[in-house]
Parts: sequence; C-alpha cells; structure tokens
Amino acid sequence: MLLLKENGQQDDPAQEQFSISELSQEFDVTTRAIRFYEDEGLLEPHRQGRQRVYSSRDRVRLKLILRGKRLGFSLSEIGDIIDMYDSEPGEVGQLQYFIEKISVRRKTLKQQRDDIEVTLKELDSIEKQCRKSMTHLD
Amino acid sequence: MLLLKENGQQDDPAQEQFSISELSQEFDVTTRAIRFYEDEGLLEPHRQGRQRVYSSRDRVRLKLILRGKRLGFSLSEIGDIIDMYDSEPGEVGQLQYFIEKISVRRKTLKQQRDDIEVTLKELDSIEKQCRKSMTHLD
DNA sequence: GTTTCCGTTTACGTAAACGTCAATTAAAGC
DNA sequence: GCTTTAATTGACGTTTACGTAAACGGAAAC
Repeated sequence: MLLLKENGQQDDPAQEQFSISELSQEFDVTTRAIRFYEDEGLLEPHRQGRQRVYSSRDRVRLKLILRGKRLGFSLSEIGDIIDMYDSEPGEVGQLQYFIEKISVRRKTLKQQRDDIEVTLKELDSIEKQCRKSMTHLD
Repeated sequence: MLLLKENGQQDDPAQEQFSISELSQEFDVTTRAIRFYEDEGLLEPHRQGRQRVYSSRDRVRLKLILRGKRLGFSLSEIGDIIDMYDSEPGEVGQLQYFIEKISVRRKTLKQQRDDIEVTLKELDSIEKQCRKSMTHLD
C-alpha cells in the first residue's frame, strides 16, 4: 500500500507506508502485539483519521523489537536498545553514559554468544552419542 | 558442606552435596527460584528429613537452567533441553525424534547467534558515531 | 442498503516466573 | 532449656506480554 500510486513508480523507500495488517503478516506477529508495542512506547505510527499508518522507519523499529525478543530481552530493555539507534547525540556527558550502556549491552550479548557456543557443542556431542546408539541398535 | 568430613579428604566430586543456600549464593539466584524450578520438575534433590540436599548432578542441572534462562528460553523449553542431556537412549524411533529436536534447537540457537552478530556490529557503528560526536564537541 | 471486512478502543483474562509474607519445623549455639 | 538461625510449606501478590471478546466506525463489495 504505497502512496502516490497514480504516478508511475514512486517507490522512494523513505515514503513507503504500511498498514498494521501488512506488518502483522510480514513479520508474523499479531496486530494486538503491534498495538501493545505502541502502548509501551516502542512505536508511534502516524494516523490517518484513527487508523495507524506505519513508515519504513516504524517498520525497522518493529524489526528491531522482534530481534530483541528473539534474544530474550524484555520490552523495556528493547526500548532502551532501540533508543540507542535513533537518539540524537546530545552533550558529552550523555554520550559518555551512552557508551557505557553500549558496553553493558555488548557484555550481555557476548555472554549469550558464549552460552550458545557451549550449547551448540554439547548438542553436537549428544547427537553423536545418539547416532552411535542407533547404529548399535540397527 | 561435604559428606564424611570426619575422614581426612573425601572429595569425590560425585559425592559432593550442597544446601539450597549454598547453590543460591554460588549462582546468585534466590532459594525461592530454586524451589520453583523443583516445582516445575527441573530439579529433584534428595531429602534429609524435609531438607533438600543437592548432588553435583543437581548442581549441573541448575547451571543448565540458568544458562537456558540467559538465552531466553522458557522453563519448559529448558526442561526439554535438559532432558536431552541425561535421558537414557531408548529405542531407535525415540532417538530419531530426539535428533530432530536437537536440530530444531540448533536452528534457534544459530538464529540467535546471527542476531547477536548483527546487533554487535550495529553497536560498534553506533559507538563510533558517538565517539566522533564527542571529539567534535571537545 | 446491507453484509463484509478492516481497524479501533476498552476491558477483562491469563500464563509464566517468580516475590513476599506468615506460620511451622528443625537444627545449632550457648 | 531457650533463643537464634536456616529451611520448609502454603497462600496470595505482581509483572510482563500479550489473548480474547464486545462494541463501534468506516469503506468496499455485492
């Protein structure tokens, strides 16, 4: 559902707009959830009358939200993270604080990555054991 | 709190035992949580009278639980995972099913790993922007 | 012109993962 | 024996992240 369809191809990605159901389908998330993210301040789409209209920026934010969820972060944590992405750099003190927050986040992510590596290796060895048992039983 | 302290050093790791508060402190998790994991069937320590006594096997399971939590899995998912670790290999059909479960789990983990890589890179570039702004403001 | 399809709002419900508190019991120190 | 301390059980409370249902509005399809 693009704007300005009348005129040949007006596909400026910055002008793309999406309905809630389009996003819902694209990312396989319920409309209820999307509205909930808005209630929590993670999204703020424009309105045409009462209807929500999502920009490509909103769409990116939604992507970030869902990625954050896959990583097990709470919505408020995700809010913090997203704010990092598009906050305007203010004064130096702010930036310092900001960089600290980034480093904290990085720490968590690296811990997760290590956990994943360990778990993947363990899964490998479990699977090997399994396969051994199977040929053994054939 | 080892067993058989009377006799010089009886540190067989397989015989080590732990109280709930020891585990609570070691892993920085409340006793309430540990009991809750038991309610959910993730742990089943022995009892001395009414008191819970945790073996080193229980301790390992708790470790796995906490790692699973860091990865954002629900307790029931964690239950599934842990069961993989110490289930006795049964018949071939079971093993086949089991291997499929492993592959599903691996998929999730790899997705998470990719999410992390992307996020870490993004954090890098955000931090760079920050540092640029800072020197700019100095 | 009315059915149908989205979308909205409001409100209540729910499942997961504990926290908190109160009442008991048991063990340990003195 | 008495007190303090650690652990248990049970019950209820809480937060997060939505689901579900009801009731309404507008636009499109027939």
